[in-house]
Amino acid sequence: MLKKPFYNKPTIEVAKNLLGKYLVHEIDGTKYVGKIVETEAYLEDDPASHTFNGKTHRNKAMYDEPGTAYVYFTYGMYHCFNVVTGKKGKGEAVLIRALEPIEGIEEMKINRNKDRLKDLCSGPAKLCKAFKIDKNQNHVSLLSKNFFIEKRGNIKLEIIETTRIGITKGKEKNYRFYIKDNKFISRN
DNA sequence: CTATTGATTGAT
DNA sequence: TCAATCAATAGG
Repeated sequence: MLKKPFYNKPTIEVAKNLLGKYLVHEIDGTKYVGKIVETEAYLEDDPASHTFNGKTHRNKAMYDEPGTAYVYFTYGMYHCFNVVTGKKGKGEAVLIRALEPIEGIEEMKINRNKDRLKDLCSGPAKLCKAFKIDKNQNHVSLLSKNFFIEKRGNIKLEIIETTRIGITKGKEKNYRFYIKDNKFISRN
């Protein structure tokens, strides 16, 4: 399991380091595992970040200890999952945008009501539904026994850096990262 | 209190 | 390209 020091680093660095790691979530008797293939960084002085205008009821988890989950509800129907980075009080996080399904695939298909592997976790709201991540996981530590991120093996990755998706402000920054040629990313 | 918006998705 | 759908936020 990745420990606190992994998350207590500059947000962009953590966003890149998270690629190729494995998210594990055990809930309702099922173990879900997915390889992180796409992330985005959200900084404190970044117009696209929820914390750009300071602390609010919604974004306060982003100011928690590094390695905490920040989950928010958006567009009236979707959840997105972030990993809090930097020192406590910093207000930065990494959005997990896509996963490659590894374990719990049959349950993911049920949760998503989809059959094709690449439709299960290829988007921030999709992976939340597949992994049963919702507001119950907001403020929950990723150092928990049933909810954590781990390293498996030591594979060198080719990382693509590009602009973030879906934002209206801060579009010029290359804060989106994904594994080159991976077919489980949300889009090119 | 009210109006607008949004780190999305899935269907057309 | 566009509707679905509503909580959080910004503005008064």
